[in-house]
Formats: sequence, C-alpha cells, structure tokens
Amino acid sequence: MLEVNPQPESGPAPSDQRAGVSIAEAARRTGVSVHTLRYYERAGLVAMPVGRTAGGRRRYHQIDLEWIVLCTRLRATGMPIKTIRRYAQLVSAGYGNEQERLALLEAHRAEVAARLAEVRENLRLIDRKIDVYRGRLDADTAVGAGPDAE
Amino acid sequence: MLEVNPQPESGPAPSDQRAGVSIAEAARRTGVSVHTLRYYERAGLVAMPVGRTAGGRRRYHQIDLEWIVLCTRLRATGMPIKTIRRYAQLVSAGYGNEQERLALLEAHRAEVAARLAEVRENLRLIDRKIDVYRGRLDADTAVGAGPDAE
DNA sequence: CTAGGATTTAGAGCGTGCTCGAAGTCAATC
DNA sequence: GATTGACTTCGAGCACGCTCTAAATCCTAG
Repeated sequence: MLEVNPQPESGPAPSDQRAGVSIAEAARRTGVSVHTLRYYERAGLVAMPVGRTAGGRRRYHQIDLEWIVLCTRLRATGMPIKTIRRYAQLVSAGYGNEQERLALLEAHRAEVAARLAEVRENLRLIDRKIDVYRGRLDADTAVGAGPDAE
Repeated sequence: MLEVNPQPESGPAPSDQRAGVSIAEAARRTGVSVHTLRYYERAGLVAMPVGRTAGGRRRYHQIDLEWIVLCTRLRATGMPIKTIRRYAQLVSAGYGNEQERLALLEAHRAEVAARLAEVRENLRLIDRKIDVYRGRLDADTAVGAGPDAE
C-alpha cells in the first residue's frame, strides 16, 4: 500500500511563485511517487485537470497538491480507486450533487468504522495469544512444558 | 479481501464423529471457500497437515478448523500470507521457538496498532468533510452558494 | 454395476494498485 | 548548437490474494 512520506518544506520553495511546481516537486511534497501521480491522473482521481506548461509539462498548484493529499487520505482508509474516481467526478461536476458526495463519504465512513471494529476485535485475540506466549515464556523452565495447543 | 461468513452449526453435525468433516463442511464452518481452504494449504498456512481418507479426501478435525479460523483472524488484521506461513512453520516446528512466535505476533500487533491510529486519524478528516457537506446542505438555499473548495 | 455429485491436483486467470520501461520531447547549461 | 536530465505517453509488468477450470478420482445411492 503505497508509502506516503511527504517531505517537510525546507528553503525558499523551488520556483513556486505563480507557476506551480514540477511533478517531481509535487511528488516530494505529497509523498506520492511521480509514477503514482501520473497513474492517479490517468485513473481519473484528479478531477480538476492539472495545469501544463507550453511544453506540456504538468504544473501543480496548491489546490492540486491538496487534492492529491486528500486522495492519499481516502486511500489510507481503504477507499478503492474506483470510489475516489466517482467522488472526483462528482466534485468536478460542480454544485448540485452535494447529497451524493455526502452519501458516498458516509457510506465509506460506515465501512471504515466496521473494519475498525473488526480489526480491533481480532487484535484482542492476538493480544491474548501474545499473553499466552508471554506467560509460557515466563514460566519457561518451570513445569515440563505446558499444554499442547498451537 | 475474502469474506468470512461461518455458518452457525445447526442440526446434529453431518457425520462428525471421530472421522472429521469434509472440505465442504469445513468451508461452511469456517466461512472460507473450499478453493481458499486448498489454497491456504498449498500456500503453507496449514502447518499440521489435514488428515486424509483412504481415498485421499481431506478430513478436517476440530483443531484444523480452529487453526483455519485463526488464519482468518490474522488475515483480517492484515497479516500477509507470507507471515502466516512463517508463523505456521514455527508452530509446526514444535517447542523451542516460542520467543520467535512471540516476536512475530508482537511485531504484527505493532503494525496493526499503527495502522489503526492512521486510519482513525484519516477518518477524523473524512468526518470533518462530512460535517462540511452537512452544514452546506442544511444551509442549502440560504446564501447563493458557499466558497468553492472541494 | 452405474450414475452423479463431491473431491482431487496443477495450473491458469483475475482484480487491485501500483511500478517500471521504452521511446520520444522539453529545457537549462555549456 | 549540443549535451544532459527531467518530463511526456502508453503499455507492460508485478505482487498479492484469491478464484476458477479441467481432467481425473472417489464414493454414495439406486
């Protein structure tokens, strides 16, 4: 699952002023690889098209970077690419579909909440197993081996 | 991610006595498909080999079913197949490697905890977005459209 | 004995989300 | 003007975790 490691800005921001930044710089700032940035665009996650220079190079502006970061947040909660694309489409369609966007987000939140609960539950089980091993190791050379089990 | 829907036992358990159950029955009881049961075995997740009939059919006993269920729990927390295999190997190697098992489980728990925290954090962000949409919709026909944003 | 359904194996196929490669273009520097 | 390196597109490749197929075998009922 795509590691996101945005670098904190240092220095005077490479030619940021009114021109936007290169894809390499966007990658550095969002923590998303240039490959993935282009992939996200191809995949339709980037609703509002990123600007281009005369020569065809992408120029990322603040709003683009923020959108990308939002995408990474949604991904980090397990939202599939397809769903993010749908959301991007709604957003790019402009005003009038806020109910739909809200429904999409609420549906996702419900799923995330359900998964969280499930993971927490199963984590409890793992914790118990850990406790068993800890106990077994504490009492290691005590009696001649505990019960079988796993 | 593999849906696990174990069926609650009903009735007198189809020929359960001292013979173990068929793969179909094991699938029903664990909520794992027969395909996946075989796949898990091939993949080395099932340390202690499942018994076979004279004719070569698998017979699942209680302990086998419990192990499978454990695998589903580990999977549900995101443990990769590889790691479960490693764990299975340790378990099948018998006594003497409890430290290693413990370390494996603790490492996994740490990862799960970290992911949980991350998801919770990002979920908060989504919640805020939901609130924004809710607010916007509440005040729908109020002023002529809010600020742009996403 | 036979039909039919469950099970076996090995291997192929698939969905998802990246990740990479090739071949060509752009742009800053010497 | 030439070199060099970042950038472009587009398609292929990859890792993961299943999921399915084919052809053969087993086993139970009739």
